[in-house]
Amino acid sequence: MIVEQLFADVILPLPLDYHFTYRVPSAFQFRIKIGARVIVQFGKRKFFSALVYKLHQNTPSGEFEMKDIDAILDDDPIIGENQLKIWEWIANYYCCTLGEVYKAALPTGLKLESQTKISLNPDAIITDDLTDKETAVVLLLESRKTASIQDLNQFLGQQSSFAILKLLLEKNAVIVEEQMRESYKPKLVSMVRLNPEYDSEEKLNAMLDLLSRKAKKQEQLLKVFLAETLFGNLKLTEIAKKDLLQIADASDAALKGLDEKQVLEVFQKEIGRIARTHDADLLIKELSEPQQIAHDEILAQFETQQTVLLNGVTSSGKTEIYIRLIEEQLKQGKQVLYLVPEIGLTTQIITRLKTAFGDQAGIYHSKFNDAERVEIWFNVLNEKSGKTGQQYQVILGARSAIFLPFKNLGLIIVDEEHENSYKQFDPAPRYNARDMAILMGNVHGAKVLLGSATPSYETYFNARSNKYGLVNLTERFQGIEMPELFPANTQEAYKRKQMRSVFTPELYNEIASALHNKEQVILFQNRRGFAPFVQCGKCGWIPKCRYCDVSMTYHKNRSSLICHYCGHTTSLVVKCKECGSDEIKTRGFGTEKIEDEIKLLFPEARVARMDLDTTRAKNAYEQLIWQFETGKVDILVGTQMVTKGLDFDHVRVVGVLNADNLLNYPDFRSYERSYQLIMQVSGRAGRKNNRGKVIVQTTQPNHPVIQDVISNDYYKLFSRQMAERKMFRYPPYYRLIKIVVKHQNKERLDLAAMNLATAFRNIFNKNVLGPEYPVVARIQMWFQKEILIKLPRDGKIQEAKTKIMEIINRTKTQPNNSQLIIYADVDPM
DNA sequence: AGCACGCCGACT
DNA sequence: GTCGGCGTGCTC
Repeated sequence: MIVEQLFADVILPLPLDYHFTYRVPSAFQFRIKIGARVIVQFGKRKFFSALVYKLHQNTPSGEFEMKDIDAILDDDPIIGENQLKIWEWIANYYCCTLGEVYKAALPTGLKLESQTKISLNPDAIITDDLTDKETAVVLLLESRKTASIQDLNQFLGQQSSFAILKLLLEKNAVIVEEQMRESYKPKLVSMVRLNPEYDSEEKLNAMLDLLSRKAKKQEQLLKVFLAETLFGNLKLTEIAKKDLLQIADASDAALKGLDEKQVLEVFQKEIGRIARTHDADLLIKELSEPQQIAHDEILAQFETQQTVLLNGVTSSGKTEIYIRLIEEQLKQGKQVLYLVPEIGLTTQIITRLKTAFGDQAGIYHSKFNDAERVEIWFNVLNEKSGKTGQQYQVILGARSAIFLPFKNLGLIIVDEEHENSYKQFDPAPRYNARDMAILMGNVHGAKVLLGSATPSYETYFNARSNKYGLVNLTERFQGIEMPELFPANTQEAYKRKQMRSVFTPELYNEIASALHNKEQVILFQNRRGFAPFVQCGKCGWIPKCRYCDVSMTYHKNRSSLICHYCGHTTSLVVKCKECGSDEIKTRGFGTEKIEDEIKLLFPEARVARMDLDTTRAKNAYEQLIWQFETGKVDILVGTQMVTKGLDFDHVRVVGVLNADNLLNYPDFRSYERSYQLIMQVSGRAGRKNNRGKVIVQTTQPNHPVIQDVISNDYYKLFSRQMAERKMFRYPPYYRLIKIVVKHQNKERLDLAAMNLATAFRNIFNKNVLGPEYPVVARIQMWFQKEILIKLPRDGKIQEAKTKIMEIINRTKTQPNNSQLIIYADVDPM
């Protein structure tokens, strides 16, 4: 059959705004598919794995020499139509290119690039059916271990070696770095099950009887096996060999004996990489009455609303409701996406989900290694033909999980929807996964459930104006009371000289009494390190970072000054660089100092600190939580981390060391955030039959936010803030677009930012703020300015964005601006 | 984003 | 005489 020349428009993993058209060689005409990856040459020497975006027969206009598609990587699309639609939407809405979305969406294992390292497959059985060229490549690799595609081109003296590479890959002779990740090895585990012959108790008893005379060890092992499986609580049919031998304290030989007698069978089973606990749908708990009511209400609202907000106080057991809803979706054969903030992806929730749904639940997280992420990608993609046979119907993931190639999504849960880690700051696409979840709901026809104890004002506004449904859950689980909150006036205490280091008498006494009663304490301070800065007591000089416009934070355990923006470290200054005085004093305090002071004031208490510095190591975070949970630690000092979704049973006192830090942050959302943060740490306090106490230290105990926190009046603060936001044209009444401009040269930055702002003002007049320096004006030698544009919600947003991007692109191409970085952050947080 | 090409200053 | 700095333009 003669077919006209076919062209493919592809998406390249680059921040380029245009698409590029390649010729489809006739051999590929029937194999190429939209949504599949192909290898293309781009420029003189670069190769990329691009994504087929469009197939057509229109010869592109313009003077350029078209190139051919080099190879097809996927015979079936790796993303579907729905995904492509979402990608387009994201690129449009967040003012970035499809290439940038492509880059963010795929796990790295699926982004083969020309830098790819090729090496010999160590397990290869090199057959002699290799061509001369192929043999040459094998010999080359034998001599130098790895080579790049360019190396192969050079070595073979040809333009592109993809054809050869592909053949060698098919013959399993070589491996490619990414390829290695792509073709993950399924994980196998030895399992033990009973030979079906022994299907009755009589036969089993006869065998046990026989063994008791001839092989005591084997008898013992078989008994343990039966107790752990068929006769156990969970009525399992099989058990991991490792577990069985450990529980029975038996040897491999005993098992081998039973295997040979054909009583037990040892077999290999493929399992997912994420360990599961038990096989038991039974572990889905009964809902309490308030939970059941909320659950039913959610379902009722889903009848008319696509999105519903579940506003449930901390410890009200929102997770139980989610699990019930997931279960119902699975019964209908639908997929569920369960989004949690970056930091909320703890063992607690993973275990919970694995227990309830076993192999049907998969975890997708940017910290997971690539094999796992690629595995999950294909698992979700090939709903019916999964290699392992087990299907992830529920995906628990952080924000990047929205890019998974779902086909049959029934429900998306966004837990802690107010969390700002749903928003990606850098690089583009600067998307908000919560908002994308709602978009996905539209595209897939799925329901979206947003959950929070302190909803973001945007969401709450939408719920109150009936754009979303709203379900309230005001009772804490098991009747635990909400904690009592008290402000403690630090200024007063200072005046009266009652402060004990950083503690007001109120907080000090509560800590002492909690320790006395063997109860736990959480102390929250939003600053890591020992002191946010040090200062000369004589002349007031403060050491600053060489590369950023911030003071250096003093870290006592490392006896150094560290910049929290670029990591630049210097040793602690002992002499003032201005006046030579040695009166260097620490100012303010961070988590490290609190930890120190606790050790001094309560030497008998066991303290642990949880912040970025103590949780960097793998599993350190989990370790700390575990230690606190199991009572090995009395006082936990930490930053934001201690406020997030952890449920501890024995915390009676929570101290917020300095609420002023939060309240005085220069941002229109600072009150909203302060309320959320304080409420969230507070939620950690309280246990059965013992009401928790929260002490909030502040210089402004009468501050309206503090008062609202104390009276637990979310709505009061919300409505006051709404009035302000309306008046000053902030979200949710207006949309924000933040234009960030960076340059290493201050003068050039000032000039460019000024010109940009003028151009914006010509269009948007008074709705343009800035340019202004952000809190930190220079980071890693790059000076920064920001321009804020407020856009009315009048449906002309797309138009406005187009104009904004035009101005940005024009500015970028102006002379002397090549070193200028400009980007738009839509809906900044 | 990279990378090649091109145009002006201090060097073997 | 050239090496290399950045500033500019291009990639199907």
